[in-house]
Formats: sequence, C-alpha cells, structure tokens
Amino acid sequence: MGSTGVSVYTPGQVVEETGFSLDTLRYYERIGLLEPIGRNAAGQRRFTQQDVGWLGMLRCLRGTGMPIAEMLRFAELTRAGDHTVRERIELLEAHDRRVEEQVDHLREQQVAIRNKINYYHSVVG
Amino acid sequence: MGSTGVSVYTPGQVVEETGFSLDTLRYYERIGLLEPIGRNAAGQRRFTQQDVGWLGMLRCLRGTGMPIAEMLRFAELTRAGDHTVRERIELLEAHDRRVEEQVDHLREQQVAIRNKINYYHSVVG
DNA sequence: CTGCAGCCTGGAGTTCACTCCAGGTCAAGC
DNA sequence: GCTTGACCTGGAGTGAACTCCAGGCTGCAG
Repeated sequence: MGSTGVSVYTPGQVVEETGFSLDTLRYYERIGLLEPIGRNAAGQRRFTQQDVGWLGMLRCLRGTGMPIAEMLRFAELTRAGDHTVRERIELLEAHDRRVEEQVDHLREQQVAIRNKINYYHSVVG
Repeated sequence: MGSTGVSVYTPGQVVEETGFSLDTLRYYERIGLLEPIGRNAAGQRRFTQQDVGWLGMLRCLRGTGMPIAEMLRFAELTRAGDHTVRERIELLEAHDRRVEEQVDHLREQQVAIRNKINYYHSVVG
C-alpha cells in the first residue's frame, strides 16, 4: 500500500474513474443517490473505495436507461439494510428484463434500417 | 379495394398505426420532419400511404435513438432527390454502427447487473 | 337540433437530467 | 506574496423532445 492506508479519491480522480462529470457527482449527492461524501479539513470531498464502487453500479444502471427516480429507490433500499435484498433483486430483475427488451427492440429496428440501406444500395447500384 | 380508391388516414388512424401521439405528429410536421400534410375541406389532416410509410421510418430512427436534428437532415436529403442517396446511405450506416455500439454496451452492462443479481441471490440464499 | 368526439391553431408548459455560473476558499509552486 | 488550479456553495439555466392548453370548428348519432 502507498502512503495512505485507505484509498481515498479526490473529486477529480472520481471523475476520471467513473466518467461522471464533477457536476453530476455533486448533483447525485444532492438528490441522495450518494450518501453524504466525506470531507477533508478544507471541506473538499474525499471519496472512499466504497463510494467509487457504488458509483460504478450507478453508472451501470444509468447507462442501461434506468431513470434517476428508480435509482433513488434502489439507493434507499440499499441504505435500508439487508432486509431489503429481496426487493433489490426484484428491482434489478425487472430492470434486466427491460434491458433485454431494449436490446430486442434495437435489433428489430436495426433490421429495418439495414433493409433501407440495402434498398438504397440497390438504387445507386 | 374499399369505397376510396386511394388509402388516406385520419390523424386518429395514424396515431393508431404509428404509435406517435397526435401532438407529436403535429410537432413533426411543424419542424419539417414531415412535409406539409394534405387537408380535407374542413382543414383536417389526411395522411397518405406514403406519409404513413415515412412515419414508419421515422419511428425506426427515433426508436433507435437518432436525435431529431439528424432525422431532420435525413428528411431534407430525402426531399432533395435522388442525388442524395449516397449521403443517406452514409447517414444510415453511421447510425447503424451507433445502434450496434448501443447493443454491445447494453449487453456488457447487463452482465454487470446480472452479476449483482446473482450476488444478491447468494446473500439471501 | 343538440351534443359530443375528433380535429384545428399558436403558444405556453413540462420533464428529465444534467450543466453552468458567480463568487469564494485553500494548497502549492515560483 | 502572488498566482494558479482544484474545489466549494446555492441557485439559475439549458436542451431535447415532447405535451398541454384555451378557444374554436365540423360532422354525425340520437
């Protein structure tokens, strides 16, 4: 391990790691998607490994189109403790099904787009 | 064929067929995604088979995440005539690649979500 | 002839998810 | 000791894509 026993991340490092913008990180904290992030003496955020891990989860959910409101629910369930694990499973499984539908849907429409492309190719020869 | 020689569609029928809302149809016409739709004596829209076909294409593009601005460009190319077919091909092929990326991306994140689900399952037993 | 459903217009309002801003603090390098 | 850059706050602004509204017309079922 380095000079610090525990890994902490500056906002800049978290931006780097997660791909969220600094404004988005602050926004997520404000609305309660993140628990209040620890601060150093100067009041600057210091993210823990855990925070970064959680952000990874959020990125996954957002990236697959989960609305903020539902992520918020997931965050609350997570904070509420172990007795909510079943609910979290349900939430994620429902989301997983939606992702599956999204993929199917995209594939279907892709076929139509490709048909159009082929048609155009046949027009220009 | 029925009582009308050519098929025309009332706004309501187009809503039914395309899944776009009436407001969206009007919006699309306003911004130029649709050419001005024909009207009956009372000033009400009457969509042609062609209009409905074009709307099908739009639905496909929107449904795969193409921004309105780009659909507008596609609409303008289409209106401009046959000499734009190559540009249209390029536009659609670029979009097709983005759709492909979308699908890959979704699949990747889906794996992470499923891992999480499995982890939760292991927790509750 | 009355009522209602479906349609019309221009323009305002909404939702979502950020993103930006002004004005300020603090640490470190030159 | 001054500048620079990363960071802070509360709150306002943005962009995309609709969606809604008030007020008004028409055609037809009862």
